[in-house]
Amino acid sequence: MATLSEENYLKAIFHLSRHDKTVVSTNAIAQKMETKASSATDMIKKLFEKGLIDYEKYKGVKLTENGRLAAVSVIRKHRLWELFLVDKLRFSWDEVHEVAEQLEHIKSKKLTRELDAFLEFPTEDPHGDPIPDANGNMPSSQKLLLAKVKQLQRCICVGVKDSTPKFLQYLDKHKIALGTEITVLSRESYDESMALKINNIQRTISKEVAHNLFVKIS
Amino acid sequence: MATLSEENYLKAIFHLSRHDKTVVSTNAIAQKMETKASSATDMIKKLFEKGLIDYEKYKGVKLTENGRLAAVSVIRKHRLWELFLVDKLRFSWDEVHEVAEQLEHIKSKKLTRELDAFLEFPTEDPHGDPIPDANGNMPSSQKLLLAKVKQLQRCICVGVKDSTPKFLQYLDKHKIALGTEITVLSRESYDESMALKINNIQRTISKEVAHNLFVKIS
DNA sequence: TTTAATATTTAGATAAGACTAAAAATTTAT
DNA sequence: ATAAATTTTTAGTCTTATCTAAATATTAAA
Repeated sequence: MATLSEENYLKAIFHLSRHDKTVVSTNAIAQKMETKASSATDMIKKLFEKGLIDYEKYKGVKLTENGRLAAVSVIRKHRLWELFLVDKLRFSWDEVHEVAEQLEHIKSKKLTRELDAFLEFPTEDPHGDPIPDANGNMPSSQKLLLAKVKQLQRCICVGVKDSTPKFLQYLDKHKIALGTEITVLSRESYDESMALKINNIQRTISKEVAHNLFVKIS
Repeated sequence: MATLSEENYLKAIFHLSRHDKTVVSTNAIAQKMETKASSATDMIKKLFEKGLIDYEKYKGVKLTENGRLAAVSVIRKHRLWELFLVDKLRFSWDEVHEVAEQLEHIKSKKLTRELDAFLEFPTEDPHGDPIPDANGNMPSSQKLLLAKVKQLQRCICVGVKDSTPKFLQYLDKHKIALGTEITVLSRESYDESMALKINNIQRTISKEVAHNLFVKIS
């Protein structure tokens, strides 16, 4: 069984390797974990000893199949709990992360299985991210940047890339929230701005905004 | 904020002092925590430094008001989660303890508050133990040993004192489970055995059984 | 009330996970 | 291709929570 700290490192490596496709550096891990490179090296050795990562000195790190399964299991729990908090306990999308960071480490196969059933076997969390199944299979994400949405397509806001207060306040002011329905009317090739219909009101947004808002096609 | 280990010690002290009425010895704490007396002493010093217990060398330990609040808060969460697991996630009463031991340490005021609301502000957990309120007030327990129940009184099985497999198997064989309704027909003063009506069938149980089964008057 | 038994504390060690500072390897730039 | 910059690793320290063994205090017994 992996410790809490080991699970957090595995999760970090999984995300950094973009679902286990690339090799990850010690520094990148340290940065993501908000710790020092020497601490990362220590943990890398430990995960290697446990057969959870492939590792050669100075050459970076890659999850083994066991490591990937452990990471995905934590991510599965994280996303199930986020959905539980939003759907059942009246949390809003921006309040769930911190609590889910704790809940994701609870060890009980039955709990995860029953929570999944209670939520009626969901495939996406409140941010539009896919929820891996019990076998560790990750459905491909249905979320994309608003900037990529085609003309006349309808979509639903599911998250932000930039989560700074400034951007969140901008969204608030312009009545864009999680779940808001957006229709792309047109795009301006000169400055990459976009004309949208939001709540039946027409509005123009800049390239910056379009590149920091995640949506799901509806 | 108390660490996980500190919370477990506070909980142990609370239970050992029978809701904070008596002084607790180092050895008793060590035994409850399944650790050595020297480890208990170490933790006692730490809790004392943090103002969570009163302590004089060789004289035993007592929770301060802050310590009591911290302990009760953990117990509140434990019991809310146990109820959640049984009522919402199809756990049975004997499966919940281990998971609740983990969930009780999740730190989020909002989570506890919303869980309480989701469960419609319950006052008892699945074992018939009272759930403290958000201010740390503990409703008095409504559960008692079957041996104490008066003649012709109806009650409901809410837990066991002896949780060894042997006893649980005995209960199973005689169709006594959590929630089973029991009516006390009579008691034999000679051997303290009791005549009961269980599921409309008359049955006699020994003193040993009567002293290991918790019920709630209904 | 002095001794024996028990309970408690102290001292020193260990493992996990973090840190700093310094050494070694790798990569980049001249 | 060598020097400089960067990255990674090593060595040694710290804290938390545990342990064993030894010392000290308290309680019980003769």
